[in-house]
Amino acid sequence: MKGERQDAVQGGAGGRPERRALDSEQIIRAAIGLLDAEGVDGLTMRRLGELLDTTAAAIYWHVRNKQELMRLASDAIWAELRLPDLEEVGWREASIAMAQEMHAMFQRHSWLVPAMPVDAPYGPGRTLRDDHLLAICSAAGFTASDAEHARETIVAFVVGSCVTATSRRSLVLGLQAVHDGLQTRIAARP
Amino acid sequence: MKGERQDAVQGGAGGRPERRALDSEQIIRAAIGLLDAEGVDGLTMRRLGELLDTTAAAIYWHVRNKQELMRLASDAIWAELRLPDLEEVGWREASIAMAQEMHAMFQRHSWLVPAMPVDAPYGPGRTLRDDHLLAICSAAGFTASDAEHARETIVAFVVGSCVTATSRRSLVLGLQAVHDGLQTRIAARP
DNA sequence: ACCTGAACACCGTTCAAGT
DNA sequence: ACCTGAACACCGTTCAAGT
Repeated sequence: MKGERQDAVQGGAGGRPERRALDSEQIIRAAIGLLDAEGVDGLTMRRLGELLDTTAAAIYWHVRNKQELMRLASDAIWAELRLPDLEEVGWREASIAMAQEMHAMFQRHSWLVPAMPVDAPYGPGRTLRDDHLLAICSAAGFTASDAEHARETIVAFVVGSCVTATSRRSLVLGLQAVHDGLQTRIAARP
Repeated sequence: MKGERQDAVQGGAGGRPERRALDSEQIIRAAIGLLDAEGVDGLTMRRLGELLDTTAAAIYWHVRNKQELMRLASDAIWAELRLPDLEEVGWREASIAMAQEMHAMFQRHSWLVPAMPVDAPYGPGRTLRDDHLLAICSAAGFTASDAEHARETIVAFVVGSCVTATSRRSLVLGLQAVHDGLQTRIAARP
């Protein structure tokens, strides 16, 4: 565990905000703030240090490097995504809901898509969402491997819609087309 | 016109390659070489200058800035895309062929997707391809606005497939699903 | 018209040294 | 254990000055 520190906030009845020692969660939150406010170029180790009332070098004690920080920040955002309950809605509704929430997430955090790593593995936040969408596709009646393809198709379409900045109407119609297409594949099964 | 220069290659029977004066086409080609070889971080005005046997500052006479250079390089790649002939194949075949060529293009030039501008308008190379794909969708029997949506859906899916690095099989199945979905929309028309 | 050299205002990262 | 200061090796871009 890394959470405890020996000399906590001294006193407690102190005056101003009492800038606590750094911890990685705090760094990640500040990084996200910078990214949301100023885009991917707005995040700079130096500026981040300044924002946290320290030096850029101090950050390196808590985080390996900037790339790692981006990974952590991205995963923290993915963790925001709600997971629709399959007991309550059908697979198609659940899938489209997740897709639309993903789209909204990317809109809110425009730095997320460009930051998607091609090589490195995803973090736990994203992995959990991916797994949930896979479960939704499985519930649709796909074979295991087709469910995988279906999930990839849906995510690809949403991500691409963000990169290409399609209109909201195109998103909705596109999602319909994608799900119609997936459904005909299920229907074609023996 | 910017093409002519008063003092061309002197002589012609000279010894080594006779490093000609810079021109923007040459700069773009060199930039693409750097990008292909080393990714988006491999392109540096300084390295590019070195590669062209000049200084970084020299490039700024021919190109406004790095962003502009990226735009020009991207558009040059888009211009590579073949345009399927609608006289020879059906719309679905043509559309899928274009989509697959786009995908291959993005695979060959992995820096292309991250470089896609959200704000700035596309160059003529890309615009021409977009228009052709729109024509293909129109030939499918969509209304004008639905053809637009269809095109956006197809491009979004292909771009997203590259960002998320889906498997080739997922690409093929996804394209099928997308086109099936689009087709059911056409079929639902009065 | 076209290019060079040097400068400016930045970067990410490391590392000795401090507490 | 955690942070600071200073340094290193870079960036993109500008601009006087050269030819």
